[in-house]
Amino acid sequence: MGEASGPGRVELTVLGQAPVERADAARNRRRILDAASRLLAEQGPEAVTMNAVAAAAGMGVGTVYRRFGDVATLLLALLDHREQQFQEAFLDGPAPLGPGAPPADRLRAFLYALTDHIAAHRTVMLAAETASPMALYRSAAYVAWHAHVSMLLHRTRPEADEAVLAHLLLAPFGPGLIRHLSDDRGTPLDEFKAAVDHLLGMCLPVRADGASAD
Amino acid sequence: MGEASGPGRVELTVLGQAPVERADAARNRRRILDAASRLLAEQGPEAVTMNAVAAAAGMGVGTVYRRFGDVATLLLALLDHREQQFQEAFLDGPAPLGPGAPPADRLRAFLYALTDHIAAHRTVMLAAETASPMALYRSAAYVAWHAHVSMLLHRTRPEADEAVLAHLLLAPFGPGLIRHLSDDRGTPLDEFKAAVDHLLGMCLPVRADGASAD
DNA sequence: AAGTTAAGCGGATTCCTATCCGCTTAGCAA
DNA sequence: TTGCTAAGCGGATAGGAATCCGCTTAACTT
Repeated sequence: MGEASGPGRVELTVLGQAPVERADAARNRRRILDAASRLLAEQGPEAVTMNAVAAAAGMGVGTVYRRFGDVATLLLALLDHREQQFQEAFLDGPAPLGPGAPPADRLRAFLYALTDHIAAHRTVMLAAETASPMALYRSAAYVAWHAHVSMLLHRTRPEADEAVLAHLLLAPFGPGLIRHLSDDRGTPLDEFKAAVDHLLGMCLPVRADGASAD
Repeated sequence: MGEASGPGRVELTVLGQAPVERADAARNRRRILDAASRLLAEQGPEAVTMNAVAAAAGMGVGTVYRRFGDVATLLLALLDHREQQFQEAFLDGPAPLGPGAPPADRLRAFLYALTDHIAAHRTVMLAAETASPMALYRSAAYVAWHAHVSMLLHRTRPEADEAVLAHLLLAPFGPGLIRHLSDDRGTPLDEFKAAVDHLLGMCLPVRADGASAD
């Protein structure tokens, strides 16, 4: 919907996002994110309700809902910056997390890093999951994780149904399980990482040839 | 549920549940379950709200909340009968699901059966998960599954941290992922089962000795 | 049978989510 | 500049979650 008729149309559709966003809409998006961020910092995740955000941002609830369909989406949007850093790390960063190491090593490194990443943003992700369990799967973050794991699995185990298998491997990283282990059972995160390590140790090393890395 | 004061006090605390339940409380629990079950059958899972159940059962909302802390707990309670049948099948039923087969075979059989079990009650479990993501982990059902998988893992892989590992193996069976695969991506359930099979195939057969079964 | 008390009861209440729809305005065209 | 129109805006509204607290009652005691 961009590209009008004039010859010098410079504006470019940034990332395949929405079909362009009106100026007031963009301004309000910022205001919403700022207000939400402030609420989160000052009063914790429970205080981030659509009503509270709208009030803090000085606008109607309808506007907040127009930008972010639900609380979970809004909360996950707050993590966007960190998420992009994480993505860069496993897409372009140094090995073994980034390209250059054998796929099996990269997979292990990725799941380790993912554990830390989720642990770091645990509170917000927990709140998001509680507000709307399915939001994570629809987030750009999860899609990227899944694509990455699928790719690595495909190189490690070409015979597998890597798409579904990647979902299975990522399932334990949903905030639900981590919350259960940490809060309800007091399991330290190191044990979780050790178990992930153990699981990979069982699954992966069958063919540890360091074929074409990248 | 009568059994008054006479010498022949037959009543027995069924399963270590609550420290006994007053007669009116028990009666209301039944009424709530019946009303909820009716709503579920006639109007689907979305219609099962605490308000609607209370109205259908002819009582106040507070009473419903007293018996079942939230919608998810109530929904899961509706599955209790089926859940007990499932438990009997893997605790006492015929091998390989029940005792008698090598642990690795039993684990595979269990995860297969669990897939079917969850698929069969998918709608309700999905609704429960949506209402309260953590409810499943606290349910008697999940605790039993976890105990069973832990036990089998311990026999297959004594060196592992079987408790955490069991959580990892069970994570894909949360309704969240299954909903995502089925509804959002149209993946048939057979593919899911095949991937589970594949995952086990990678993890387990290292030592397939049929040692002491049971 | 009557007394005692902890448990149960239930609806009023508060806060939230989510949607709807008439009003406003940015951004384009003439 | 002056319309025009699709997009955006926002508050009113509907309905559910969850809690609270004064009243009621089952069930044990004597």
